[in-house]
Amino acid sequence: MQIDLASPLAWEVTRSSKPRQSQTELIPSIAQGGKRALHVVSRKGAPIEFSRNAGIYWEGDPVGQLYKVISGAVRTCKALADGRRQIGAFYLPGEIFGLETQADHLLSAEAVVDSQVLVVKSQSSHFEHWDLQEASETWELMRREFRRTSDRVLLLGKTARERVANFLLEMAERTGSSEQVELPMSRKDIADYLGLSLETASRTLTQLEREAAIAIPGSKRIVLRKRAALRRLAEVGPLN
Amino acid sequence: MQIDLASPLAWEVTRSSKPRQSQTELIPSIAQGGKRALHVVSRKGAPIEFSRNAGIYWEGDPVGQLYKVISGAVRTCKALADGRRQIGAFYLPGEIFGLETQADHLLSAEAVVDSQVLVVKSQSSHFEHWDLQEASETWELMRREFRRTSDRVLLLGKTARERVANFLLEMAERTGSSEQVELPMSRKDIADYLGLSLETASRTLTQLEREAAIAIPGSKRIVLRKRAALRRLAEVGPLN
DNA sequence: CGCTGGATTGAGTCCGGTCAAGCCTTGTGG
DNA sequence: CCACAAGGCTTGACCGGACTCAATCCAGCG
Repeated sequence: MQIDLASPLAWEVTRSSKPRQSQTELIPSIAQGGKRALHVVSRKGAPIEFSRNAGIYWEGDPVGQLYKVISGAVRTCKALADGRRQIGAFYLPGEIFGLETQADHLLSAEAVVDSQVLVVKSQSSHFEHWDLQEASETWELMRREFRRTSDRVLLLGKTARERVANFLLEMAERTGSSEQVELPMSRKDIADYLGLSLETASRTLTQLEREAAIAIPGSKRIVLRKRAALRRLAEVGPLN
Repeated sequence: MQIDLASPLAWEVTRSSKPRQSQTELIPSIAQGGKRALHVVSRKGAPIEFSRNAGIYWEGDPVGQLYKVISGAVRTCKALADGRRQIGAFYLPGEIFGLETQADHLLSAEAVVDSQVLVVKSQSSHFEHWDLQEASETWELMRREFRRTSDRVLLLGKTARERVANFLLEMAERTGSSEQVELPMSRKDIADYLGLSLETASRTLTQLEREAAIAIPGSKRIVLRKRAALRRLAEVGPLN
């Protein structure tokens, strides 16, 4: 299978000229809504640069390629009618995103910070076209996505403290950092991911800091002081 | 690929002798915890009968077969350490369950009401063993599961009213019933599925009835009076 | 040094959870 | 066939955690 260069998938490399919206204003997905040009430069092997908050693809676009984060971070999200935003997932360097279960993207993908993204391969919705290698990889990817989504369902049943603890541990694990976690995303991103309000997310973090479970040297830098305590908090887990 | 009859998967056909627990007592997954005998009768083609609340497989069991609901209804669920229960999904006649992404079941499966279940096929975790037909079907199945789980994440970001409206519409759609929905599951099941308390689930239904959006001729029978209103409620949905 | 956007903090409100009481349905046994 | 008991459902009162509104605070940058 080869990459379909005639694919209708397109994006705009929104360089600089940040939309500069306030914290409470419209979110990127809405603000940049229709404006996407046709700068398709998806040659395999050449990472593409996206500046902070730039869209990579948009919900409703036909599903095209799979992407790998080289540097930075990517979020997938969906704008809701009432102005709120739901974040599907964060993707860190080395992780692959863009896999979906139907013809059109259900979620948009946006750069959380300035990021480099690589087009990995195109995805065909038709199974018969796959070779074993490809199928196996895609299957693995699907499993991982499914797993994470399932965990998320559990997470959303918990309290704010538990969600935040969970989030911190997950990020720590995924970045491989033993002690200190570097969070690329804003409080609002975190809140939308965890299904909390911005204020609650922030409050909860400071609360955890007061309890000495974590330290916050800089607003995007978290030190996990009492990993065990956090883990206990996070794991409302299974009975036995 | 053939069915592995030596598989360690087992279940108990809990006929009659209902555990009869009160609404607030322990839930089946916990109550019937360890007691599962080895009555493996998984001959393909012969539906197996499970009485209300009987377990079909248990979380922690090695993943074995895929099952198809012939009659009745099945729920997958997970007991949490704090005594609460998380319901993963409901499966109605014609639907297939049992697919998971790892070696051991993350969720238990239980009959919601007296049900007939058919063993469809065994699942191998190793991709290479699949033939095209099998792979294609399993892929479709996985897509569907993933899709539903994703929708669920969205749902859990909404209010009680929205969740309930969503649930009713989903059930109506899945049963194909145009007007009247027959809900096989109890209020507690619904509540655990939607991440609400039993009381809130019940209250919300009566509230919707007062507003004439639905009617409740019997506690398990719901008539959708104002589908459009429900849909508007449910679909906090995407912007545009 | 002031500006801007993000983060924190506070006060007040409300939705949904908890506790508790009663109702209704179902099934069982006299 | 009726009476009673048990479980499930509904409803009420109250409470608390999370949301909202709003005022600072802080860091980065021109």
